[in-house]
Amino acid sequence: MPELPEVEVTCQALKAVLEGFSITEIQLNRPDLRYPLPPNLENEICLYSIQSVQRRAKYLLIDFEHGKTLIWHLGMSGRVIVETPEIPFLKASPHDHVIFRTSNNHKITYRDPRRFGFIQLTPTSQLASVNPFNTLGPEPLNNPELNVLIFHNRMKKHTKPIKNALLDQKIIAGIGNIYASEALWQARISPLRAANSLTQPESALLLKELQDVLKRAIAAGGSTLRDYVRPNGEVGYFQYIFKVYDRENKLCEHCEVTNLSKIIQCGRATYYCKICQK
DNA sequence: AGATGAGCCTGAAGGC
DNA sequence: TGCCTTCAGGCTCATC
Repeated sequence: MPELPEVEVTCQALKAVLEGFSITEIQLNRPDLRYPLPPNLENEICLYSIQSVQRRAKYLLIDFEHGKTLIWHLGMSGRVIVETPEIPFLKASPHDHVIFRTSNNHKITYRDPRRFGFIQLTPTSQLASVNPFNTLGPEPLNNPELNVLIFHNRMKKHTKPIKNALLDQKIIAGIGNIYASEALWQARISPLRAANSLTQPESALLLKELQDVLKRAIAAGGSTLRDYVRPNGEVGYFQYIFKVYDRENKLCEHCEVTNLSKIIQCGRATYYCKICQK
């Protein structure tokens, strides 16, 4: 799925067409995604002005004027497609589960073949206290409350491998399987080391490379593997500059002598260079 | 505290 | 061509 960069790209596109406008109509093509859709969703949110569209970790948050927030997670295969009235381009699919129409005549389609995504509604005032927002770690980007010392101290509390710690949304939010491998390779740190073995300079480097890879991925429109496309229907381009992800047995571009390895950590594929990642 | 496996689903890719 | 198996960007739960 969509990791942080893909959700961020989706968020920016939704922001442009939703903020200051409202949803006028919702077409629900099934009663549930991963969880049941909120009851009376149309009555709950239609015609109320949308104050903001934000991203927290891998969640989209849509705040309405009457104090409700729509929580939207894209799961593994979810994608959001925004169509302008002038240029409809989307060919309908049986996996188009929810379709929103907006007061500025846009059509927003939620397509999710695997249906691991979900949509929930909560009072905005309670958002910070509901699962998972009450336990989420800090945002890695544009977050004045995150610095090297805080990141280092959070990693220091865990004996599990660094790769698993990066995927743990309670330690740091938004990192998924692709960008965890990419950032560790950039920082030349082994995914197998215990999180609490990082020195402070290593933590500083890892945080810098995490932020770098996330920013570059956002700028590239995210990564398109199987399902994700940008809301305008274009694919993202970051997959063309993966340095380690899905590159088993390809040459490491750091040392230029070793082929990259693939191992399984906690049931997830990790790609890394055995030689230059220490 | 951490690891592992199962489960939620479908579709793509690879092997035969 | 077609059938079968494996694997996939996330997250949660139970169990060890």
